[in-house]
Amino acid sequence: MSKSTDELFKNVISHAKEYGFVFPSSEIYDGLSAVYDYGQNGVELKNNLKTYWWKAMVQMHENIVGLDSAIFMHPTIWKASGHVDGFSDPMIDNKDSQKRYRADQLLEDKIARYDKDGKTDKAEQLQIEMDNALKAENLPRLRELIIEHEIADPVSGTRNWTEVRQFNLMFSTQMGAVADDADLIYLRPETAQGIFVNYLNVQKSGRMKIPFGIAQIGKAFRNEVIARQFIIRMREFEQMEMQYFVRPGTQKEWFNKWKETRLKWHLALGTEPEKYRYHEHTKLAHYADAAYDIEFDFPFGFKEVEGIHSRTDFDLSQHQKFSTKKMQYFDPEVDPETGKPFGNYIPYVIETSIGLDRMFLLTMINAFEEEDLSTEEKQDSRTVLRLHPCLAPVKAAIFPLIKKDGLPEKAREIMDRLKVDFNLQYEEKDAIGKRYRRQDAIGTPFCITVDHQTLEDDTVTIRYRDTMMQERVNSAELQKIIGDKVSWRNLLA
RNA sequence: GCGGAAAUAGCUCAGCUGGUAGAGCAUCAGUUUCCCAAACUGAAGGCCGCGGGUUCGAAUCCCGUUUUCCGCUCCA
Repeated sequence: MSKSTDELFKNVISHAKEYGFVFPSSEIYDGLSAVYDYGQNGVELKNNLKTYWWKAMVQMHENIVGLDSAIFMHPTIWKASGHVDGFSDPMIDNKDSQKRYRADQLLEDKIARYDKDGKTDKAEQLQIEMDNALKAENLPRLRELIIEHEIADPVSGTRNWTEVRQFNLMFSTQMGAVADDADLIYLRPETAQGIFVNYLNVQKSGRMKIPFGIAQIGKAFRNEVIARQFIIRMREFEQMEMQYFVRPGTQKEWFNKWKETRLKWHLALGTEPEKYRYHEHTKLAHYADAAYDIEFDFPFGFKEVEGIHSRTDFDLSQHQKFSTKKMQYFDPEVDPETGKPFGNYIPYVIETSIGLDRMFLLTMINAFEEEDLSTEEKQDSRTVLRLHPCLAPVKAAIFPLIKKDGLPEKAREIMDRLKVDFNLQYEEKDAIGKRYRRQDAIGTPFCITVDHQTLEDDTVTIRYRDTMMQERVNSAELQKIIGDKVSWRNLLA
């Protein structure tokens, strides 16, 4: 990371805090690792990003509908999805090589070696002890066995081991007031499963025909081993996901379509295309037959913002198996090749999944600019967030030029007329220039100033954030001028 | 998790070899009425991240801890 981009990232983080976008969680208690809160401006920007996504995905597509499923779900769902078994291994690190191993695998290797050397007694005994320790989830005992049997790291050759730790990315809690009777339940590590387990409910109640999609915005939780780089990797985060159910065999085509559609959504905000790239997964997850990430060029390098995955029928088939409920869809459409309906099948799924918090961060980074306005006479600069007007937390600020002569009253009157439609701010403190700069810092696209002339002819000046230029307009036109600029039509039409 | 660095006012930071906390900006109240920051007067704001130790005395030295950043690792 170069010095200037490092600086940029730091400045964005301080700016986010100073202007009420993002605060560290529980800050007065020293914070909580990798958890953040959104402040008064942050929540507006975040809500606007959600609206943009929801409108683009749900409202603009007749065959995509929304869903809001619960965070708590039946524990078996996570067995079916592979989250329970796939990520609950006892791990141990070697401090010298800094490599991480599965503790049970190291012991298995040792057992195999004992067998090979003809020390079957030792092999059997170790096998029993290891099985007992695993069954009892006795992690310290696993470490003792590794030490006792003098297992060395194949890389460093040393026996400088850390503690054995259980890695499970899922947070768990108890359901039911009495802990003894309670079932262990998990906070969802992804929102996708809520869609899969409801897909037939939605399909039947909404009379959906394949292909169709279900979209959801919601919180997910992952107990990351390490979480860093501000809001890039958080333990509690928000996803915007859409699962698109298609006829088997057509997944490639839909995958490509969504891959393109989703990138366009990003670029519509005005970001330079060079800031984005696709990244193809070569090592595919257990559920996928194709996977691309949309990556953004953050100050610390390209990082995933959104994933487009072809999940096959893995999830639905797994749920059919675990729940013993049929997950099939009857497709009445006639197959031109056979002349018969396509009939019953488990649909294939294309997933688009975007990290809202990452989207938020990249929006801030993109918008943030420290602009040098110096002239020969005077040094000057301003910090401006060049947010798309649709995304700006505050759409317009209304100022009386001075706070007497009836100007504040007039300004309030104009504000009252507009505040039903737009999120506005009123300010009368400090010199007018200072107020303009304050609004620049939170990305407000318009500042409306009421002056003495307003009292005579009802005109005001409207000052534009990006150009700093001013125009005098009739106050009756404000509704339309602001409305046109902040309309979702600019992004969706 | 390993290694490195850091934590002092809302923000950016100063505070020397230990002697009881400071600036700029921001904030608040007033003055000014000036259409693009930093005009004038005044005010508020800090358990110097937290806990322990050394010392007559710790923001400063030592230990622990938490949080953050960087590199490696991990990312089903």
